Amino acid sequence: MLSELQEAFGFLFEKELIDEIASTGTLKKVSAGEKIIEIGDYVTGMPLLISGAIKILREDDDGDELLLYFLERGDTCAMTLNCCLGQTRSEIRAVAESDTTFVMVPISKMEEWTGKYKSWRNFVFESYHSRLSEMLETIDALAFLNMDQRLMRYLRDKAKINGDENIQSTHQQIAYDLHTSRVVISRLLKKLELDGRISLQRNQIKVIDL
Amino acid sequence: MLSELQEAFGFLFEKELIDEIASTGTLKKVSAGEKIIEIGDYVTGMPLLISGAIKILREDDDGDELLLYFLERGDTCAMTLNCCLGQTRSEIRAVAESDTTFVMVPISKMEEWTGKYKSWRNFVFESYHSRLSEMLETIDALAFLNMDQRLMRYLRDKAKINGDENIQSTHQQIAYDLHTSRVVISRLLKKLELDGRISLQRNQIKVIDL
DNA sequence: TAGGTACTGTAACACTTGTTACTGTGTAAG
DNA sequence: CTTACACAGTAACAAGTGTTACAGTACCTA
Repeated sequence: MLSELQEAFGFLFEKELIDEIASTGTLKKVSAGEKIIEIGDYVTGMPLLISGAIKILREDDDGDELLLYFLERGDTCAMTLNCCLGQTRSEIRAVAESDTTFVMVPISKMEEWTGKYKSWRNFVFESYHSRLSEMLETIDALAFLNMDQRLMRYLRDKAKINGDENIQSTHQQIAYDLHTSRVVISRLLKKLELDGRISLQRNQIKVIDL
Repeated sequence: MLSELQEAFGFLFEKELIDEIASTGTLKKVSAGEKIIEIGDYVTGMPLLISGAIKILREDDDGDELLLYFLERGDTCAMTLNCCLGQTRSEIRAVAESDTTFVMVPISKMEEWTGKYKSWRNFVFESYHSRLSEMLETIDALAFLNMDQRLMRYLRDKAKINGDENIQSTHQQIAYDLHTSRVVISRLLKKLELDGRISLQRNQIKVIDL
């Protein structure tokens, strides 16, 4: 675990802190599509992402979903952070976007490290900063963009996060993430294909020019 | 200034920190409607709200606006916080919702206090927590609510923040905040009036039952 | 008091998105 | 091979929201 932590967080944290993380945290591996945390769960720890990607989803009372943002290597979940400090339950769902490895740090260490390590404080602030920015972007998209533009943004992000221009996904799954219906996504995707911006196969979308 | 700080933040900060804030910060008073910070401005300090209320707005490239949330006494602006730490420009606009008093703290003190005062750290974290929650609510509203429900939520919030069931506002101003058109707001307000939930006068909306 | 301006009400229409329904096709299991 | 099922394409329509246009009314100022 130490070497993986060193690789992903070495440039952020001093040796001493890395050692503390390694000795108190537990390494977890999850497969693509696996649920990591559910809305309403008590938050027991804070995940530090070593490899892979996680998508963070919001859900309303009717069970309707919306993708908030993706987390990548070196990220942590500010919403979780939030819950740790507030001792509240999770407001979001986290699902592995790809096969993912992360270190789970017990919340009891949070407060201690915040006082002890400046690098940890900066990391926590930086995480809040990133997450607020992502939320702002999500709000911009919802408020100012039409569905076709939101779809393009989504496809770009998805291709980038997975490092693959071929997106493995069904229209229905995209519809869930963007909180719309399958028919709408099929319609818009077909239009994008006619415009030569993507190409469509069953269960797969190839990004050409977005 | 000391007494006002004591009143608004005394239950949060130790005496020593209050004194530091009083000696390094500057007291500002702005009238309702006055702009406090503009998108793209460099952030020179962090505002601690003593009285009144501030509304935080987002704007896209076309100049279209969207209300993000309100700040009240005892709050600070996490977006500003964000900018201070990141040394970036403001991503939002802040406008006085009512006559407002606040203390502006120079950003240079931020880092110092974060290491020195646990109460300050907690305040900063708590601020991030609150703002993330507000952003989540904003996202929920955008993604899951229709315009009529968003309007009701807006009227409720506005009445609460101003402590007055009579809202002084034109339909056009509401339309800006919700990023829609005046006609749409007029239409929905009229419907709410017919349902007996509000009553309408020129430049004023009285909340009856929302 | 007259004229101008800001605000509100309303109709008619356009556009985007959501819904329903049905068809066809690729894929896996029996 | 064939049956079943998940996935995708498409049309027709419904609903919500945005746009344009115009009329009426309150309010301010000359």
